[in-house]
Formats: sequence, C-alpha cells, structure tokens
Amino acid sequence: MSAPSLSLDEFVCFAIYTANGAFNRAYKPALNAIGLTYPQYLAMVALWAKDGVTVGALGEQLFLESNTLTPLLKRLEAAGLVTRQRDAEDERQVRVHLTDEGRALRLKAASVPESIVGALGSAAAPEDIGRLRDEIARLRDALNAR
Amino acid sequence: MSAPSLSLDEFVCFAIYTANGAFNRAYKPALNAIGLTYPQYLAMVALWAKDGVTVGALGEQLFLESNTLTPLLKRLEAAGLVTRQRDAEDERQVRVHLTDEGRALRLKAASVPESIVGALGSAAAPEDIGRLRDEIARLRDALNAR
DNA sequence: TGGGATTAAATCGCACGCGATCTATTACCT
DNA sequence: AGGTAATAGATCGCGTGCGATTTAATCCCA
Repeated sequence: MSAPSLSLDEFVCFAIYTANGAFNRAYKPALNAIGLTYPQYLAMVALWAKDGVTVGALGEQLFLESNTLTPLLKRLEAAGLVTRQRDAEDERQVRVHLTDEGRALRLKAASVPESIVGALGSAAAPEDIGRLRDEIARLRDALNAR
Repeated sequence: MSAPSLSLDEFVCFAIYTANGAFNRAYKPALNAIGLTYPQYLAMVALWAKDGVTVGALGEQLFLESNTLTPLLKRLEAAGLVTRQRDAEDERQVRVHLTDEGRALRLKAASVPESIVGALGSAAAPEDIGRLRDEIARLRDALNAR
C-alpha cells in the first residue's frame, strides 16, 4: 500500500499560500512608490483607522506578535511615520501614534487598492470577491480557534 | 476631503494574508513532528508527486524563484531527504531527486493533512472548501497574469 | 506591605521570500 | 569557429514571521 499521490493543487492551504504571494507581488509596485512594504502597509491601514493603540492591540488586529511588530514599527518610526512611546498609566505598554507625515501618507496611499481591483475584476465579480473574503476569514478564524 | 476610513477586514488580500498565517500555525505541530517547515513540506509534496525535476520546474509549481528554493533545497539535502545534482545534458540545470529517506517520509507525512481537516470542517463543507480553493487559485492566476 | 505570579514588549536566532547581482553553461548567428 | 545573448542557479542583503527567552512593570493576595 503506497500513499496516494496528492497534487498541491488539491490543497486549500496551497491556494492561499500562493495567492498571498501573488497579492504581495501585485501590491509591490504601488507600495514601492510610497516606500512601504506589504506588512507595513497593512499596519498603516490599521493605524489610519484607529490611532494611538498599543502594540498588543495592533497585533491582535494583524494576527502578529510583538516579536514581529516591534521591529516593523521601529522601521516605520525610523521612516518618520509613527511614534512609539510607553503608556504613562501602564508602562508595560507601548502606544503607537501616527505622525503628521504618517497621516499625510494616507492620501498618497489612497490609490494603492485601485492598482489591484483591475486584475481582480477579471477573475470575479465584486460581490463574489466579498463573499470569498468572508469565507476565507471564516476558515482563518476556525483554524485560529483550535 | 479626507480619505475614507477603510477597515482591514474589507481587504481580500488581508483575509488571505491572515488565513495563510493561520494555516502555517495549524500545520506547525504536525510538521514539527516530522522535522519539516511549511514551505519545505509543500516542496516535498511536489516531489512526492514528481521526482527528479529541475529547480526551475519545481519553482514554477511552487511560485518560487531559485533565490528562495536553493537554500530551502540545501536544507532538505542536509536533512538527507533529497539530492541535488547538475544535469549531465545541460549543466546549467540542477535536478532534485528524493532519497530513500525522502520517499519514506511520505508515509509519516500521510497524516499531516488530517490534522487540519477537523478545523476546516467546522467552518465549511468539503465541497465548499473545494470551490473556495478553486476561486482563490483563480484570483491568484489573475494577479500573476498581470 | 511584601513577594511571587502575570503581563507587555523587546531581543535573539532561524527560515522564508524576493530584488539585485553574479557565475557558469548553452544558444544563436554571421 | 567565435563572440554575444540568453538561460539556470547561486549568492547577498533586507524585511518579515515566529519560537524561545529576557526584561520591566503591574497584579494579587496572604
């Protein structure tokens, strides 16, 4: 009895793994133009929506730990987009605030998503994309709940 | 006119980004048990299906370049799972062959997918998973075609 | 109130992933 | 045949991701 021959294309995880890489590549040109990496862009999107959060709270949104976020945020700080300062109430926590430059970047980044929609539109209708997004998030949450 | 407030949850790319991380975490215990990382496991799955391929051909399946694959394959070689040797016909190419140990690992890895089906089943029916997989692959291919 | 648990970040090491570049081999073309 | 272009991998540097550990601050509770 030999093991059955599995194709990578049968794995959902592989579709997601490769789709993630494809998104990364697709975003790259637009993100290069504003000097952000893909994870940095996601962090900035979160901060544009809600500023002054702790590293932990930001990590909860991004599903990342401080061991990933701290260096990333230090780079955003070095780029002049955010500040990192200890919370006076609880000095274990570090709060991340946008600088004026960080807020200003939001306008320049406004066209970033548009650089992708064209390619997506050729593969699925907008409402299908939305449903797909929610189904994928469902899978993610089920896995994370384990 | 300020830019509209976007939530990360509205981005398909974010759902895929975080789902990829969730799969990575979900696979980790089973993969640790057989001494593979997630990308190494994907490479082995490809090799179990078709052996003796070139680095380039393997990269085409995995959507990876030699700058990622070469170090990964060297680690698999160091682990005794594959051999890497120049093609005698065309010495620019390197062919990757499974060792006996590499082939044997396939049996031990047979239970790896099962370790996550349970979690997936609680989020979607098997036929929905299959459809989802194909839709995600469609998105990926549309992005890569740009 | 004192001191051990808990918590939040930071740090370190390792494995991707990729842009840019380099090297070696083969293809091509007159 | 000879020289240039094209191709396949390898190498290097940098930015994630994450397990494991460390440091510092706060909590808790007898």
